[in-house]
Amino acid sequence: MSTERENEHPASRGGAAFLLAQLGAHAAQRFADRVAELDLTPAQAGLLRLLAQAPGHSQRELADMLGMPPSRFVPFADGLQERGLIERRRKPGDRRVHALRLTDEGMELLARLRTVARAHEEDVCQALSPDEHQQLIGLLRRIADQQQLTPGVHVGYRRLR
Amino acid sequence: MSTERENEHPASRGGAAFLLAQLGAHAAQRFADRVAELDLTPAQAGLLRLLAQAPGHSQRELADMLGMPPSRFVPFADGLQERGLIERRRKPGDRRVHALRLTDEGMELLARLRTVARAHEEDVCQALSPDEHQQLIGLLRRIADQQQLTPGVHVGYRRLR
DNA sequence: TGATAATGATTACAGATTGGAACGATTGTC
DNA sequence: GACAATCGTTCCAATCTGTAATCATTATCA
Repeated sequence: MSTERENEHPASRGGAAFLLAQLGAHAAQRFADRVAELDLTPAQAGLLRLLAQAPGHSQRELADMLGMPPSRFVPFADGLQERGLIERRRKPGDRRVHALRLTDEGMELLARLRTVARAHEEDVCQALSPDEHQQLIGLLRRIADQQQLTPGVHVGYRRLR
Repeated sequence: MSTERENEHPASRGGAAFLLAQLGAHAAQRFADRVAELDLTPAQAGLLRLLAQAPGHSQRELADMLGMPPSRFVPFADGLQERGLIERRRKPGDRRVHALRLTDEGMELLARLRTVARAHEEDVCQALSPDEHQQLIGLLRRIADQQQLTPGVHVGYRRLR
């Protein structure tokens, strides 16, 4: 047949998966721009959030959660430690592990980070009414649940292969 | 106040922006896995799609659309050319530019690519009913329009800084 | 017309980023 | 008490990055 349906939607832009990838990358980039004003990368911000909600993890576990190899995690954490945002403590029970914790300064920065995140959320969803905003969150969570994604982790810090 | 609302949504996972970034990265990764079976990277797949819907572009323009510097575009296109998927033709009017086109073989692969993309779409939105699926696309398009995103391009081929 | 600037494709290259392997220190196993 | 496993760390080679220089072609314009 000559009239093959090449454009299912005329002047379309792909389905939900492509839109998701595109908007996700764009949102991530905007977030990166915002946290850059706090001298943070998204991964650094992710670690701070992680330490706040689950302190005392080993570096290996944290590296896993952020999706980076332990070898790279070391200089990564070094930077935050030198800035006085986190601290390494030998875990009393197991002196191999360095349990990481937020310092007071780190918690202050985290507070500012939360403000930035709220502004970011508003920015991204500016085009939607409050109802639609909640609707979108509902749909996205359904997908996230079904794909078994860990909450708030692996937010694209890993590279695409 | 001691009862500061640290968790606005109990056991929450962030707002729409975070979900978007997370799901987008996840969807992009799954797509990367799928197209890898065709020996393609997402960027290569993107170029094929681009050439199909707008042939005859210069390399510089294409590099721009994909978000990569022209210098990197050259070896990038070389690979596809060596595999016989695209061909370079001197543009008659302006012999500086290499107008890129899909070969027949490239168009065949693109057909398979479309099948993969459809399966990917279904996979990502598996958790949603057809109605909800359309609902999601509508919401995402609203956001994409408001953020003035070019359709189908820049799907995260760029790196985060 | 002819000189000069601008553009496209390509190459060259130096710097950053990547993950795996190896290494000491410590702990679990038996 | 010997041996394997784990954690943090260092080392390193391979890859990937973008900028600048280069060559060919075209536009500008006096």
